[in-house]
Amino acid sequence: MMEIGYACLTVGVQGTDFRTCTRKNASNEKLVELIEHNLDSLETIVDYNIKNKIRLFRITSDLIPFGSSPVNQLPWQDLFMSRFARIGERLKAGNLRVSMHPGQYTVLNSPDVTVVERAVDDLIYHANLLDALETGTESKIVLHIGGVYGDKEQAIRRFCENYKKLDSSIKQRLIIENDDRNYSIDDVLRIGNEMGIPVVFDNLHHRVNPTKAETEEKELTESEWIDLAGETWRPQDGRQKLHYSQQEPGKRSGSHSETIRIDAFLEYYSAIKEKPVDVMLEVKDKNLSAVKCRNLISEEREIGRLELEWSRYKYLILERSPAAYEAIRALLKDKSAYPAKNFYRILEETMQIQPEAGHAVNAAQHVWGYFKDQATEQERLGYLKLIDSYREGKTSSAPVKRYLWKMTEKYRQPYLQDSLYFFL
DNA sequence: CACCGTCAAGTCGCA
DNA sequence: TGCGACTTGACGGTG
Repeated sequence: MMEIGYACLTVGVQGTDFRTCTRKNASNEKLVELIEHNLDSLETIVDYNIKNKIRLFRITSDLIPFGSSPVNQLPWQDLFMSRFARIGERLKAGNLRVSMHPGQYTVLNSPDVTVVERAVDDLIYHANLLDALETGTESKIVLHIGGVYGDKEQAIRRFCENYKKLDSSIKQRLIIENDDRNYSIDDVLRIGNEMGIPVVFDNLHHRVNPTKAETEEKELTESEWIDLAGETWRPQDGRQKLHYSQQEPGKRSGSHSETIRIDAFLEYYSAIKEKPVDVMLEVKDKNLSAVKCRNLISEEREIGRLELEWSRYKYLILERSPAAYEAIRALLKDKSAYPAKNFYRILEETMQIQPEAGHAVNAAQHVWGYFKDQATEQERLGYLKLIDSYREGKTSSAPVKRYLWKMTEKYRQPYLQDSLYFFL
């Protein structure tokens, strides 16, 4: 079964934020506090992923602030050994595959040796983190090749030489990806094949930075490039990984979209569904698109999965379109069906609408209904004041939603606590 | 509590 | 040689 994953952060999941600090505030005490907090968040994300059947996930490089910098001298692996072990066990129990992806500033092929040293330190940090979680060699570290420096062949040679010097704990996890600027998929495949490094095909990078015409007799299809990348993967690497993203309309070429559009995704999926691959989504709404795509291709076809989604999106839909709200209610009536495509199509279309004030007030009233019997008189007046101010066009709906979120937390309404109404 | 400049990283194009 | 743009989310100070 192909797994769909997302990168680093979640949207609309409480207790999953990652914190850091500036260099000058990075005392040992501060760092310990931040790491503890971030490990709590990671654990919450892992639990969320298990609950939502998301079995592919990228761990943020910011988990340990200044993890590869002399600023952080803490023996964090030892200090938090039991925390790492616990999360690692949960990853195993949930059959989760995790990966990491050092940023664009980790450059292994720089002509500046100090830059390379820092890149190696950063790779060591990433490998140490995955070791602490006791993940296997199918748990990958994704890296770009780096800069060109006016001489691509020389730059590639430098990458290969520096790769050879890496510790095997890094080598057995390192994989390489085509980027949107310098190294196209044919470049990366050449390096991968020569050095025995698995290659990740990124569809959007490929679109922005396709192979040069003179290097290929005829341009290959995405599916063919994916097959060529697949040949670089060995059994110990686990399933071949792909990066998938969509262009955000109107933004700089290569910008990741806000959400994954269903139709383009399903078209992509039809080309890869028979291949033994895992797909990492790179998209702003993170887990939301991962759950959506998983549900779209799920063979389990449990309507309960859609009902759970509906519980999170419903007030967002209600404030945009009562008609769409009713349409989805009707769609989910038949408990023997699994109308995932229609469900998400209506969601997708409706979410593009700007809420009208009347509908937004209606949705807010629905939410307020959860509290109206328990709320104090003062809270009732506070709510009324905000909703009137919104109705008269004096403010946006943001203060209303903030207020309702505060109430949700105070009165612990679990149904609302998971609602995306407050976060999208 | 909203707002916005700053941070942190390395490369590259342009004065 | 040096500077700004590029990127990203959160910090951290101001109003």
